[in-house]
Amino acid sequence: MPSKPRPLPAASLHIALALLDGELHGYALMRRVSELSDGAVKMGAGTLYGTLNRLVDDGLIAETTDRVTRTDSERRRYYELTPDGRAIALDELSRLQTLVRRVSGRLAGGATA
Amino acid sequence: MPSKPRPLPAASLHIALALLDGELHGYALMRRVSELSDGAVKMGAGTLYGTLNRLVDDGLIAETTDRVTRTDSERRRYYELTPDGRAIALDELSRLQTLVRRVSGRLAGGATA
DNA sequence: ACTTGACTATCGAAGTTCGATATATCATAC
DNA sequence: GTATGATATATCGAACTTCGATAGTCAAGT
Repeated sequence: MPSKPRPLPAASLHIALALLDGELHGYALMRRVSELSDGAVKMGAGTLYGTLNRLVDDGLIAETTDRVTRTDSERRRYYELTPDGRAIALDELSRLQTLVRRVSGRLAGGATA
Repeated sequence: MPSKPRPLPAASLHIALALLDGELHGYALMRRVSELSDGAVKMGAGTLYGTLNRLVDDGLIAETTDRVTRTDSERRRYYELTPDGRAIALDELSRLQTLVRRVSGRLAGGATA
């Protein structure tokens, strides 16, 4: 498993955040990422599947194998965060939280670092 | 002034957010971006100056010309958001706010969309 | 039958980021 | 006085990421 750049590139970040909620298959991921930003972020298929493979290689996500619970189409491939991936996703989330808080703080107050 | 991709690429986004607070010169920008994320985001010189030029070309930022107020070194080049740039930066900020709120909401609650 | 949307996948082009390199000024310490 | 390290801008090529088109399968609706 190759390098894990941090901060994650945009697509990886969005996928990781979307998966914090639970496993999803590629296409659903694409939709949820879009949903989470009210349609502002639109990930194309190329980005989606390419990024998914990269994240698997890097050990941040893994394809789930518990087909048992599923009444689904066979085609779908579900992914979930690995423990590593989850830790990184949470890290990124708090980084974004801090960033947003600080920037909007400066806008409103003027002082608050 | 060429295309304005939205969502902004990472470097552009960070620069735009950092400038919401007021004008800054390149090097200071580099430091502030780093500060805002407690050192997690480190923009290299190549990214910084390249992105700065792109943002000027795209009309999101402009070099300030009011040298009057400055007691500064001549070398520094200050940049500020244009009205367009400001609008976009604020948009991106609220997009991030929404994203963070939704993702952490799901983590805590379970229901809240 | 046919069309539409769900779904995964790949490829090349376009765009972005990185890291090294270059250059020059300034402050501090030795 | 001169070495050192931070400030400051700038560029280049390589590496990486994203985009958009293309392709193909399957299920459901009409």
